[in-house]
Amino acid sequence: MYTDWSNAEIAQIFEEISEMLEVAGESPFRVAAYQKAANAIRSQPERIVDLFFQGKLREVRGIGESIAQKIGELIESGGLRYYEELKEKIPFSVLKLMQVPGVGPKKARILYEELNIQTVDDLEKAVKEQKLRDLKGFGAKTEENIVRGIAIYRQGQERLLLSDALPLAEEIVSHLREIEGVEQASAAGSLRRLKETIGDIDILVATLDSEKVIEKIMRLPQVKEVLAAGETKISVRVQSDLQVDFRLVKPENYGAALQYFTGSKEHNIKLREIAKKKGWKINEYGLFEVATNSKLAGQNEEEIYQMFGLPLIPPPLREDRGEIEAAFEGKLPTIIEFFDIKGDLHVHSIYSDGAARLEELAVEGIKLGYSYLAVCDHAQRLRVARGMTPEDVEKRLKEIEKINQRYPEIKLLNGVELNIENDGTVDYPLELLATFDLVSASVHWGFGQTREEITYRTLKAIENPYINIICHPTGRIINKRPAFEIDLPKVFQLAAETGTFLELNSYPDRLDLKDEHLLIAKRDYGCKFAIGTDAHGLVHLANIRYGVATAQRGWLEKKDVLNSYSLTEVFTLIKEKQKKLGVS
DNA sequence: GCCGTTTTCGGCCCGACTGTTTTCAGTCG
Repeated sequence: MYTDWSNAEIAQIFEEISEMLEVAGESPFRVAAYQKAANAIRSQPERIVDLFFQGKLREVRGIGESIAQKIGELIESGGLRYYEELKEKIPFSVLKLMQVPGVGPKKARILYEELNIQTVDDLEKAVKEQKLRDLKGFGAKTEENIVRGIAIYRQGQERLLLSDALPLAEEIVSHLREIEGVEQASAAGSLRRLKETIGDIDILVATLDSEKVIEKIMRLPQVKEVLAAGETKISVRVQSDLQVDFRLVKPENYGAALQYFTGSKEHNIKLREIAKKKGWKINEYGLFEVATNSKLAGQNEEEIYQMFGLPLIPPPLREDRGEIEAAFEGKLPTIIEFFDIKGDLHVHSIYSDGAARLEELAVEGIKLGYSYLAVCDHAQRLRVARGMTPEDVEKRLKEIEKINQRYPEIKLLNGVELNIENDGTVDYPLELLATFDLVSASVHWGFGQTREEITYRTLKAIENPYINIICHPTGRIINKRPAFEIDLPKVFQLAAETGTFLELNSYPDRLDLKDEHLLIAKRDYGCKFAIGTDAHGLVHLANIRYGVATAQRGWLEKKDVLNSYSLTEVFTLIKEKQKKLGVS
């Protein structure tokens, strides 16, 4: 009897092992090895369980002899002795302590061993009773820090959506650029890499007069409170309890600092390893030759990458997912941009649960420079969304035709978003499906089904010759609902074989498929994609930028994305499925 | 614990800041 672990579950176990080893004072390299393995497992598209049975575990970078064996034990026996033994020494709750800013592995261990503190509540009580200051390495200041850390821990477990952070950061940066003495300014960190969620906002400023600029930053209109201000760094609180860290650097170091603070950590580590082999070192001040301590680059990012013989790697790719290797081989993708997008392939109107009229959608689409817009209202079985009956479909088509006559600059497509039933069937018969310009289908219920059930439904929909796009294929909602269990490799394979497009849903808390999935689906299966906003109102059409951001992070190029083609080409491309499946 | 066109052993990214310390450990990004 084998245990069917998900990758996330296995990753979690190794993550905890890493943390426990850290608390136990184990070799930092061993700690890092487990951490690395956990990351590798989590971002692996194939199921680790499957890889185990195929004997391919060791092919995953970061999984060696010892960890492969432990994974095997997990699958074969359902448990892991090594993990259980560690848990007896280091209670799980102690790991929670490390999530409090200011408490690391060393302090967590002392707190547990000396005062038997096991929970954040224990910690809070001990601080209040001033018990901490007698411990070795602790003082009054440490206590203060921990009090603040507990508050931060309690308040912010959720990460900020890119859509909340990006517009705000852009506004701040444009203000900064107007300040006298500011030579350059940019968002850095995960925000610049356009990650789907952000921990905090980092902004980098190049100036020769940091003192004056810091004073100006304090008076920016968005700033509600100054949390800390030094010579080169200032932290402020802006609207809705959001922290923004500004770092000020000299213009001659700006490129190096931007590269350094943009990350990702993993990308930078790889670059530093390469630098080290060349006898160089790289830090936030520049790229240096160690022997002579002479500066090789630092003014801008391009020259740093150039020294390595690399083109500038776009920030969304900097995740150590093979981008450095690809860049060396000249195989970096030309990632898709907003201006490549010719239309939106997923919008709702008042014919189902959307707020916008067809005409308003057409006008807004023209403003965005689109040449088409697929109106994919829900089909009848989605009652909560007032899904369309066949009569509604007919009525809507008449209106679409009228509007298309009135606005020749843009074409509204007669689309639909079907519901994939529990048995894999959809709302309408094939004859009706054949009348649409574009047919999408989504799983809207039954999220609790088993992996086999949900996969079966989705595969069955992919086999339907009239379904062009599978929408939000994993069903996740960021910060609210995890992805449902689905066998993505199977979905990717069949989608590629049948010529079915996979949606990249641009709704800011969906972004589904997500970046890692896109990369795998494209690279390993040759899938093609459709970017849609799932707009339920006019303002949502602008969310396309978050879809494009995610596409960039997923290495997608113009040619991979259906709506980067002209309308004529779109029709040709989607018709290929019916040809492949032998339907005329 | 992992990994290898300079290695199967000996490495493993780098620096700032803070606080508790008389020269450094811990935490963070």
